[in-house]
Amino acid sequence: MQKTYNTKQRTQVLDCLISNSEKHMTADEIVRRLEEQGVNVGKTTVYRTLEKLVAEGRVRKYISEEGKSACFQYVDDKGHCEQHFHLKCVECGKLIHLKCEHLTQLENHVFEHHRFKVDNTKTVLYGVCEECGKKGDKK
Amino acid sequence: MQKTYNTKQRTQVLDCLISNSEKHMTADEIVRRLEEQGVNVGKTTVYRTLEKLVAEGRVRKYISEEGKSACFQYVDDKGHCEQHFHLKCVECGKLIHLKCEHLTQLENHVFEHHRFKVDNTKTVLYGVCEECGKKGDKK
DNA sequence: TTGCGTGCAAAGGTTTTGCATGGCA
DNA sequence: TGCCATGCAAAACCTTTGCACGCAA
Repeated sequence: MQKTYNTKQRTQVLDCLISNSEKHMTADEIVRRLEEQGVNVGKTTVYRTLEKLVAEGRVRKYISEEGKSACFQYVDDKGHCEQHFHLKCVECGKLIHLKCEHLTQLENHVFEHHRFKVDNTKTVLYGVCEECGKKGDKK
Repeated sequence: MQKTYNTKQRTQVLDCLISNSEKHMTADEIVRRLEEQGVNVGKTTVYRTLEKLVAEGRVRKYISEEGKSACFQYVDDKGHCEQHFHLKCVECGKLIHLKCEHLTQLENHVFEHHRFKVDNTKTVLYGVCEECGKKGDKK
């Protein structure tokens, strides 16, 4: 592993991800959020910092369903998010961590019977959450 | 629905998708594949044709796990691919259509107990297929 | 003939790279 | 002091849009 310096920018980016760990954030959202707090971090730096954090395993990288940009999310407890699936609402963008027996069973089943090892650090189930489902019904 | 002309290009793009319906193809791959066959179709046209085919429901659009580009796949039997999940191997890119009781159960379970309606036209389970798993073990 | 389709060029958005400078250890 | 980090500018990609011309029906 490469040496890493603790710079002001790195700390800012990491803090931002930590305080938004329930969400998926794009690089641009991080830059804007920091700007709101009066901190200016170059976009290049954000990208490079994220790259390193992902390599270190402290942050996870996802693809937004629109495919327009990558999303990042802090992983507080290493291994914690590996035991469950993520559901993401395509309407409101809400991210749900779902730890559930059924999902673990599913993984095992797919591996046992279909010989496919699902990687749920890469997998996101897209769909519609309860609230947005209700809204949708009213339309 | 808008009127649609049957042009040479549209036919070429559709044929290409049909003969590769077991795979996810990017717009660029389609252009290159057609070139190999001595057919030149402008990239703009490919994008516009794909857009229409997706709107017609004959082709489905996915996001590649790298997030770099969109992937397209022909849906032969309308509704056929709505009843199952897709597994995609992150190593070799192989796409597996998995129709399985367990997955339907999963959907129902998530909906019943977690009030989340999974949209499996958007969801792809990423992981490692049997062959690539074996290769990986040898490393 | 009508109006959708085509493809070049250019624009738009995200991410990466080059390079000179800045700053941690 | 040695190296990594930073950030501007520019490049690299993927995708969309504008526009003049082509072609299906």
